[in-house]
Amino acid sequence: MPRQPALKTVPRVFYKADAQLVAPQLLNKILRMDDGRAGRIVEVEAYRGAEDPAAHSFRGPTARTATMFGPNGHLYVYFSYGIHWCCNITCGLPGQAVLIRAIEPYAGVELIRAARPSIQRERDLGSGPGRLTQALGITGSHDGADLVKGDRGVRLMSDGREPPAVAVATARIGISKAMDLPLRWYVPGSAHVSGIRRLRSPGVDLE
DNA sequence: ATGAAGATCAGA
DNA sequence: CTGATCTTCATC
Repeated sequence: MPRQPALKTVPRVFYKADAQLVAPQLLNKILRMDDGRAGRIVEVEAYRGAEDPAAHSFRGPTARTATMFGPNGHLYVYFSYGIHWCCNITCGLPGQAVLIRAIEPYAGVELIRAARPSIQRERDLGSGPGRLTQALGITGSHDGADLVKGDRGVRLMSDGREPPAVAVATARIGISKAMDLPLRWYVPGSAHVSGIRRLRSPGVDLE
């Protein structure tokens, strides 16, 4: 008996739909590095390009956002607050992408811990966009990586677990524009979701 | 050329 | 709550 089910690479067609449809479908998928590190995606946010004032791509392509306007199924990685890398998956129309906000460590946990040596609690390893890139070793060198071909050592895979049956959309975190758009989704009950402090009001949460 | 803001995090 | 740290882009 395999300890973990076989992983299948998610095909290109998966990324074709609008970002706000792909985003909740990304929940429970697995982001896997060739070195064995992998995380289950438990929180995402959609950014909708020209439709979305909070998106980096809102005012059209720039040097930084070029990847967002390229083919679907690629990683868009940007440098945030002069400190952190954040990673998105391109999908839908040009300019659209889904920010990966949190992962639950799935494999290669030793390597993940080595990448975040000061972290004690398991749930802090990948519960935030800056944290998960650190955990998996994703940096600017991965900007433009093809998640289907795995050309730069990263793939999006599935172990067969479906996204949550009920997709509850909530407001996105950390933005100052278009705050009313419900474009954030997470796996209900997951302890590995980010921004717990900010979730205390509505909806179904931990407990 | 310049500066303000930024899809964040850890530590006090 | 605040400091860290630096790139990006709009404006001057």
